[in-house]
Amino acid sequence: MNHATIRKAFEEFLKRRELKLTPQRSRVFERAFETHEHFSAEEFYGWMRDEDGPRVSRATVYRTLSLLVEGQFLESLDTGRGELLYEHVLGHRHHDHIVCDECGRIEEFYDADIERLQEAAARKKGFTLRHHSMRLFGVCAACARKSPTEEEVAGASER
Amino acid sequence: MNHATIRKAFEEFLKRRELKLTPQRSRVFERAFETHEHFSAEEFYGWMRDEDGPRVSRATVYRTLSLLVEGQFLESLDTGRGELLYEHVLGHRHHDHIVCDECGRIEEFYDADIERLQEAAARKKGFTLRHHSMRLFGVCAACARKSPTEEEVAGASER
DNA sequence: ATAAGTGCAAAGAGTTTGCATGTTC
DNA sequence: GAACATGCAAACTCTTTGCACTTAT
Repeated sequence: MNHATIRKAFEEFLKRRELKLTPQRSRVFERAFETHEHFSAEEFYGWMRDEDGPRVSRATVYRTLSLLVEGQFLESLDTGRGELLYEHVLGHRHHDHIVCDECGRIEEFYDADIERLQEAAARKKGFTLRHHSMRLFGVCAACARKSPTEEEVAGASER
Repeated sequence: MNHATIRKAFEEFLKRRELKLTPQRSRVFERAFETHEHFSAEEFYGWMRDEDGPRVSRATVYRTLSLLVEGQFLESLDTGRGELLYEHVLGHRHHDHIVCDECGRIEEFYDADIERLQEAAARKKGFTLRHHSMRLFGVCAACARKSPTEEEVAGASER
């Protein structure tokens, strides 16, 4: 999906909701789509502060990022480190994440079988599945090399 | 697993970590195990405030709940509603959650095949899997009946 | 005795919001 | 020119922390 198409989708989204195309929204949109990694709102605000372009306040960063999530241009991801991360979605197919408990490194993966089973599990519970969040946590190869994965603090309570 | 056994496990956990068995910890522990639903720290603090027993401050609630998670007596669950939920673990086998987007209702499920595939996916990425968080989101049967699942706000951006 | 635990209130992080002002449509 | 956006700072929510005091071992 090329830039012009994405851009148009964004403008149509705004129009549909009777929202205005402001320099701030435009800049946030563009910057978000330039970025192919995960980023936090604060991090993003840092970019707005430090790079050239129309001034964008912290409030507007938060507001616009949420807006882009609503419009399904971005997805947000909670890695449990206290802040939401964002990543853009257009042109990326759905995937899940695996997070390193030690260094926070994030890898993406996709497993069609899991997706299918999730759908089935939801149905079994009477739910209409809309979306899901699956995060695996563990130790990445690099960290495993560093610290010999200290044995869990002596078995606590055997379930 | 009966109460005495669980209780002993808790006391041994404290001993192992050279922590003291205080009236506060005891009360928090007991109350947490009486509760078979999910609860938030604030909610739990409310119980401590309103029910009889040794006074337990908010700070101690947070500290003790974390402690119980470390000891694997509780698990914490982030449903993305801004607060952590807790549930006790002893006597419950691992499960995942499906959350209703409309009413917040939480159902539990377990799928051995998914578990196996998660393990495999992690390995493929070079990770040693430690734990995971899988939450499905959708609309529960009851809510589906109420609101005829309003069509998604007109396709935004077809991925 | 002594190392730990507790309560309190203040601090933190991340995020949201009220309001006066500025801008798109 | 009306409705919507923005910036700012204050407010908020959930959670953590420093410190003086208390308590289990």
